Amino acid sequence: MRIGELARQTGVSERSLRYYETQGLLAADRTPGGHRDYPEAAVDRVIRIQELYAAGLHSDKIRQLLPCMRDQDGGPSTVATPRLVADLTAERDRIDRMITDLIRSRDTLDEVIQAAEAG
Amino acid sequence: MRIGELARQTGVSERSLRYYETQGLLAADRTPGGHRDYPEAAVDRVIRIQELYAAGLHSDKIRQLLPCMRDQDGGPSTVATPRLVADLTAERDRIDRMITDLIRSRDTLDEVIQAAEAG
DNA sequence: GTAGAACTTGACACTGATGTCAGATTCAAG
DNA sequence: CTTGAATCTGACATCAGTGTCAAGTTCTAC
Repeated sequence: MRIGELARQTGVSERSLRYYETQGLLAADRTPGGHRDYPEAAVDRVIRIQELYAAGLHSDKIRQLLPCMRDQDGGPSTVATPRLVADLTAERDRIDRMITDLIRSRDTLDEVIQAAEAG
Repeated sequence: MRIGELARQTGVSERSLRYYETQGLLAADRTPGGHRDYPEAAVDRVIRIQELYAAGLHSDKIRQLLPCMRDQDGGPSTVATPRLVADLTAERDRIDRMITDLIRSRDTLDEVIQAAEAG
């Protein structure tokens, strides 16, 4: 699959897909002429990457994390080093706090919305 | 309360507190010499503001939203206009998707962490 | 082979809250 | 007073992913 199709299927811009490649997050074969050629599995991977970015992880953490993730095809995966586990645990806790805050903000919005709809 | 104390109690930097003021989110009295003097209620307000920023709302949305929020002292509050309600509903849905994504990312991290601890 | 769509690399801009520094002023305590 | 801590304003930097544009190349279908 080529970059335009991947962008369409994932909703991620071509610009970002190329950026992911420079960050070592997403590999692609090349056609003889140099155009990127992605496997089907790239769709899932891009979505995962996008989710992790949205969760506030930076490129280097995602790069370390990706090979440790269960592959979409259940293939073998690397096991995280203790150092990485410590990092990921900190990220996990940060995400946890983030979720708590988001729920509180959502509740705040709901309150205002309901007050307006009732009024 | 002065800005240093407010920063300490909320964990928000003095820089940010001054920024909130320029954005019309946080008012303060002034001493004769020009130093900011915050009421006790500012603590809660700053924490709310911080949560809303973390939820991805921008200054202008927060500015519109704040007067519609139930005051910490249960005081009277403005009712949101239909236009604002529409905006806030969109934000609410965005936050909802954000929470969903965050939970998925947290699960991903948990999986990797557990795999490493088991191995 | 040719036209037009799709792709390539590279560079520059932006966003928007926050960090940081400088120089001047105010506050509080001795 | 004086002295040191706290605060003031203003300006500039940063972060990191993404948008966008330019000029050139490749692909695909006729």
